[in-house]
Amino acid sequence: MEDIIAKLREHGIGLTPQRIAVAQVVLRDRSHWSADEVWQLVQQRLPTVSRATVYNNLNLFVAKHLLKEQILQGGHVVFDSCVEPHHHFLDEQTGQIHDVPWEAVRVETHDALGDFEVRDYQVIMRGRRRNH
Amino acid sequence: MEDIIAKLREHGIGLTPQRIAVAQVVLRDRSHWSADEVWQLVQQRLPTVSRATVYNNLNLFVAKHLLKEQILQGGHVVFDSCVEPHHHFLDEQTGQIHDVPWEAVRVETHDALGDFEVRDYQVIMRGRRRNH
DNA sequence: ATCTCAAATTATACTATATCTAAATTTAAA
DNA sequence: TTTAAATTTAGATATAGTATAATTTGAGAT
Ligand SMILES: [Mn+2]
Ligand SMILES: [Mn+2]
Ligand SMILES: [Zn+2]
Ligand SMILES: [Zn+2]
Repeated sequence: MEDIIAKLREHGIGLTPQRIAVAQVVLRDRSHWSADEVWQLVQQRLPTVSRATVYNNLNLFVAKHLLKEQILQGGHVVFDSCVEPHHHFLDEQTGQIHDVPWEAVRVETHDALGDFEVRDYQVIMRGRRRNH
Repeated sequence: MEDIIAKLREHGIGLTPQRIAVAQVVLRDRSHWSADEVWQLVQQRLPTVSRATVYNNLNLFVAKHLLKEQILQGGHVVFDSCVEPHHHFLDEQTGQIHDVPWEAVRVETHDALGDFEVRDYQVIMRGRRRNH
């Protein structure tokens, strides 16, 4: 709670009850929520919050690099609380998104990329999670 | 022209002028068109074709494995005429999508993927294309 | 503590993408 | 040629997100 408010201040972001509630949903743990999921979760604490405010704040957090937008499946945007480079595994059965640590995968480009100056990349894997 | 019709027949797909026109746009060359881009291109030959028909046929071609849906940037779906495994490079300046041959990139999983049974993956790269 | 105004929130309208419906048309097989 | 199934179509509906403009509020200055 206090550290989330501190993080907002550090990034020069003004405080409002709505904004704090959005931050508490989306910055607390590792997560990949959609905008409307965030809205529903925020409504549990602030029943009158508007959808536009949730979008405004999610977009603000992306601009301030506290969140990263990811489009991983079905054209649905999710907001990734981990802004460091990492890969993703999509469970095709459950629809769940799992983070895959950067170090868990090595990508080597076998020449042929001549003209492509890569500034950023990620591996997107699909499959099933065994057990569980 | 003839080989596109042959390909539709091979896959047990009935023929209509609208369907053939969509196929000619989307199955002729390597491409990553959006649905509305396809609609505009088809309208040049068949000015009265409806948007629903374009969507119906693109979705049919995906179901029949003649196309693959890709969501690569901005939440915009595109229809990939290459259904074989390959990677993608997104030019952040121009917005263009480039195919990267499967052999041009090697991906090694450095253990740690224990529970994840990967059935499919791709590398999505972003950056600038040098020259051009 | 009060004043002030830039910033934020809100309801609403609007855009874009995609699917659904049900009637009319067309394809292709009998 | 007849017929049934498949396809197309306009329009309605659904969903995700942005734009607008009036209202409210946070927080620094007095
Ligand atoms: Mn966005
Ligand atoms: Mn689709
Ligand atoms: Zn992630
Ligand atoms: Zn491709």
